[in-house]
Amino acid sequence: MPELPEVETVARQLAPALTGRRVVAVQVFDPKIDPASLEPLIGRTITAVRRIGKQVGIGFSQPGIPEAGPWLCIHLRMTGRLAWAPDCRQPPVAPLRVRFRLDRGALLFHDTRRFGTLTLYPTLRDATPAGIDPTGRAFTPARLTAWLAQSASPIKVWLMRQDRLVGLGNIYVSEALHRAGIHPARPARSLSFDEAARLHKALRLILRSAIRCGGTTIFNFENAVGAAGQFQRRLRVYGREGDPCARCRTPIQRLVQQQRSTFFCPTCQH
DNA sequence: ATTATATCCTGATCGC
DNA sequence: TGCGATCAGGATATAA
Repeated sequence: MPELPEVETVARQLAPALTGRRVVAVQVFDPKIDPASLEPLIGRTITAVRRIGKQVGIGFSQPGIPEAGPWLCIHLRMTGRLAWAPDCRQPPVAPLRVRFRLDRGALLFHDTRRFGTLTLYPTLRDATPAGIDPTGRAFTPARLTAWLAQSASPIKVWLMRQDRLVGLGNIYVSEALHRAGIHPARPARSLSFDEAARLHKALRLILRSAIRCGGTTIFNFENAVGAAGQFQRRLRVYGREGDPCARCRTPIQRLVQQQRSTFFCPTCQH
């Protein structure tokens, strides 16, 4: 499922149910995951749940130093789902990989394709990626322009990498480029300052709007309470090959960049 | 140093 | 209806 708005949605939904809960046991149902790696969490209390880049971060208590405990980062990749369940005694079924039994209910990690990852970091600082969050204050038009000037990559490919801006994926990159009127194959360094500023604005607008909608559901994204997102109704190009552009009626085209589909309007985007 | 390809997995969908 | 090929919102290791 998950790009930034979907992960933000899940983290916000889980926070009230998980904060203050104590981990009673961790059950691992997938041989790809080493149960010993999660053992340090047993007995600890959850102090915070928040999105960190494209991951759901869960902060834990440290006896004596409540704010300095370890953080568990869960990357959902393509098919991961997190949900709180009131009953922790249900028999585990198919895509369930890990169940964290809590003093009230349980946190379930389902993941059909098993691409998702669980990583335990000693502190929040260790769990924080080097790149910056596109919804945060550090992301400015000047910052974006300076970065783009250094790269000959197609702008679409550049936006997808996670070492500068953290959290963008295939859907929102296509949508933001369309809104900004920029062709996805343009070399990053060919964008003018005005174009970079337009792209900056489009990215923030799209992300904010998608978070308000609870994310996008295309295949099987479900948020933490099992509901679908609503942003798919607002997609203007993603998955709409052949449909008329909402602005100029030209049929939307699809191209492949790095084995990923990119959707764009050949008239509106230059 | 960038930039392509292969790979991790499973399930839904497409075309014949 | 059945069956193999293809594709899927991610990211990394390896190759070129």
